[in-house]
Amino acid sequence: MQQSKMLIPTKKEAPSDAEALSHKMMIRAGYIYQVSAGVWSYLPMAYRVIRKVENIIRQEMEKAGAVEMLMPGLLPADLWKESGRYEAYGDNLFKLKDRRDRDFILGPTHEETFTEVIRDSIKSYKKLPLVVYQLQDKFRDEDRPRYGILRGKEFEMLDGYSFSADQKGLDQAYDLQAKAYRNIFDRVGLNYKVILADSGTMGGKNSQEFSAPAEVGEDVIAYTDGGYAANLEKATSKFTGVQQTDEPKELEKKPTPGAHSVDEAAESLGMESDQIIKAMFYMAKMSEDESQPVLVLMRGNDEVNEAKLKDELGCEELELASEEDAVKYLGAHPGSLGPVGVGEEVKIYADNYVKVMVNMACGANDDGHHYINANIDRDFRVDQFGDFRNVKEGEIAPDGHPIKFTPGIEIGHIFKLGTHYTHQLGAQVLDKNGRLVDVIMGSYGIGVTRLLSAVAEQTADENGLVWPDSIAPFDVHVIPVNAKKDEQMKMANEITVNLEKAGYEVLIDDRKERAGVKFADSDLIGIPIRVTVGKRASDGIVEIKIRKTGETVEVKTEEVADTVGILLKQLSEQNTNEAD
RNA sequence: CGGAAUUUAGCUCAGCUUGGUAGAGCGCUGCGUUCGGGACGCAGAGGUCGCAAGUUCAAAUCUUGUAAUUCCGACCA
Repeated sequence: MQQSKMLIPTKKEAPSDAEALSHKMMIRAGYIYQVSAGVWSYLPMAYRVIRKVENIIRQEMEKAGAVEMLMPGLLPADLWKESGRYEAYGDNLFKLKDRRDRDFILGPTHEETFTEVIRDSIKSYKKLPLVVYQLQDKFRDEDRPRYGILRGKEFEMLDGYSFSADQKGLDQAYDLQAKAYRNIFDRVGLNYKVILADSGTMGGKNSQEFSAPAEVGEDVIAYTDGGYAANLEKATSKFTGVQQTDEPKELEKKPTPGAHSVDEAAESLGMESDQIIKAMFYMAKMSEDESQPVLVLMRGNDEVNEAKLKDELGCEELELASEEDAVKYLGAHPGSLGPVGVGEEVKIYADNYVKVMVNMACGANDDGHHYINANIDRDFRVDQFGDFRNVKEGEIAPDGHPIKFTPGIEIGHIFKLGTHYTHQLGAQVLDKNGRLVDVIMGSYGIGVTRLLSAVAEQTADENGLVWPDSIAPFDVHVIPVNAKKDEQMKMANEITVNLEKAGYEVLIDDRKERAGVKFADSDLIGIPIRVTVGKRASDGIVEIKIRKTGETVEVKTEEVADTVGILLKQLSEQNTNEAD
């Protein structure tokens, strides 16, 4: 491919508002072009990378026994109203109307759409299990698109769905998908972790998340050298609390004027923050019109983990109560809230670490006052103890190793959905015994365009992008240093033809640019191998440079194809090793 | 949904405080020199200053509204 015929609008400067390395470099390298906030055009180079990724996905899906199909992005709202997600999905759902005023949506995910097909097409367990998938653009009206194509309003996704008549079928499909996902991420050259995850609004209990450690990651991964890895929302550590044995002292109310945070209260009372109880007041939405006030007690220096709390409560939504609600139920503003004297209408949940404490300090439900020497049962009741806190770095994970934190980009997620959607939409089959059973569903997704961001984020350097050979837009970049010299152009063309004959994809920079411009652009666009045809062309010698390492070798022209083959193989093996 | 900032040439930005009719660098076109790490000289093209209304003899500049974009927070595949 001749570079003069490509559209690769490279830039010297990145937009001032670009933050992430991948964002800056993909723009500077002429890969992506912004159309609107969170909406991007994929220029020829980016699209080649996307197609490479898609091919890897298709191969691995086929190995896993999944079959590709394509659903529309434009969906009638009816099904979503039926499943309840037309409302539940919230503002991220793009809603629109057709000319007859019928409600439509732009699909943000396709559980309903696939379930409907299965419901109407499959009536017997004999046709199951079935695993289908698609590569398609999804639409989510993200309030805050970020970091180039990392979080967009329209993005390409691999979404797959398994349908089984029994749990065993689901387990098998899930395991096959998990294996396929590992293969895909290995092959695209990504450093990633498989982590325990919270399933969010998707429903279903069992899920694994695939996350790529990167500075701009929006999630926190808690992991260990022993192999444990979990989303912060799910991470647990060994309980190391020790029952305090001090004699209970008399409950005493102290003024703590102006103290709103735990630290301020600690200072005001002259005690350590870990002897203070932090009381967070939440409203848990249990159903459409029923909200349960919940007071959560934590050790002062711990943070509430809302996902864990939400699981325990089994509520639909959980949010911090408003100041008005705090005053209404507890009689004070946040900062002075506590469990003493709280009525039965407010549920009191407490973290396990609170259970072992005696003589605690806590808000007195009287603005500007705290109690000291509060004790469980004697001074206040706790309805439920549990693990409701975020783990911290250095704590011991379930595998016995100390926990470390890293930000991560979520690149894939697989769920054992169960019968949530099939039950709602009536997708049932006859089982062996002739009984109607709900089909059991699994849901699997990879953000394809986000994958590009994640890889770029992990591999780019200060000179530009550095694509792993498996998904690079081209294998080799051939650069005649001076396109006006016939000798160099002729040799470069010959090398290009030979490499293409040998099965490589080659981009030849046939532009009449100066050497510096060509080299800078070459570094920016990040093709793994560069062949420079320059001064020593007349001796039949060219230079081969590896983009990733900067290493160069000089070889005779007739050895170029062989050398490129060896180098690409080495790079590919390095990637495989690093991905492990 | 709260809070903040930005919007002037294809890109990165100056000009605005103190109103007088548009600037730089890069990029682009032509000519010449140069030719292995974003060269240099000369000559050019290119902007109803986000949009709308207002104040004024006069608005990029002041006022009001509005939109887009970005950041912080909230929310969340």
